[in-house]
Amino acid sequence: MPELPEVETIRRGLDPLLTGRNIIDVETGAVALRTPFPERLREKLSGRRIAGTCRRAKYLGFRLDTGALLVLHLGMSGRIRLEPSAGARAIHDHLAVTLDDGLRMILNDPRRFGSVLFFDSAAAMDSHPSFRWLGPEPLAENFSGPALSARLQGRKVAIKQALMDQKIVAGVGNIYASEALFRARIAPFRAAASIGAQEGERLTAALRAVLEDAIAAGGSSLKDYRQADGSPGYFQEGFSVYNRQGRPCPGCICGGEPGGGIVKTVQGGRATYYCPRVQQ
DNA sequence: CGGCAAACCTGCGAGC
DNA sequence: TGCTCGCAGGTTTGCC
Repeated sequence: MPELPEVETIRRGLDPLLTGRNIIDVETGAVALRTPFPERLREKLSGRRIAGTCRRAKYLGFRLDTGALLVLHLGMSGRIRLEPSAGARAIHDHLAVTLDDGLRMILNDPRRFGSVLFFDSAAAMDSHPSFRWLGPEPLAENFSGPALSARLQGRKVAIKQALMDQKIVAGVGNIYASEALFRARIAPFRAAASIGAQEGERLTAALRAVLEDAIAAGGSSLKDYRQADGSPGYFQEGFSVYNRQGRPCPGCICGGEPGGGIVKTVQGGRATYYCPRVQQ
């Protein structure tokens, strides 16, 4: 799934096309996603105007003129596409929102790990269990070294898993956790609480930088991800470590040594990539 | 509470 | 060509 940069890229692509449009119809698929569809979603959305788009962690939000919100999560394999409203239904299409200019926004998700949520207000969303405990947005002003360190305090879990914990910091997934740790030169299996103030600053800056670079590249397209207009993202060409096991580390010459290069390991059941020489 | 594994699903690439 | 196996960008739950 899309991590923060992919969701943000999609949001930026959709925003100018959706903001100000009126919703004239909504269809939901027959099978449920990870969560059931909100009840009477068609009635709740039809006739409403989209006032704007927003993002929180990996959630994509559409603000309505009433103050209510339609919120989508793309799970691992979710995609959004826009097409003329006469377009044919495709397998794994789960939600279709038809707009007053003849465009239709479709959520397609083969693995169905995504979800469709509806909230009557921003406050209702913020208090929902999926949002209530979310950590700070890594691109927000108030995300700082000390703020991160405070959240890592006392945590024995590996720093890589801590970065993927949405309660510690929001929106970071498996790819960008590895990439940020590489940029910060911090070994992924270090205990979260062992990250000192100086390293916390470095990690904060690295996280911000890698997310911003990825957004600038339009996200990373490995398998499923596409931008709102269907085009792929290019940041996978900017990966330093992810999916690059055995290849030379861009930060040192260890790739030239026997057994050198980027190492792949597993933490908490998820693949982790790092350079044992650069990351301490 | 912490840590870990498994569950939810389909698709795809690797290997045979 | 066709099969099986393992793995995939996430989140939640349940067990120890």
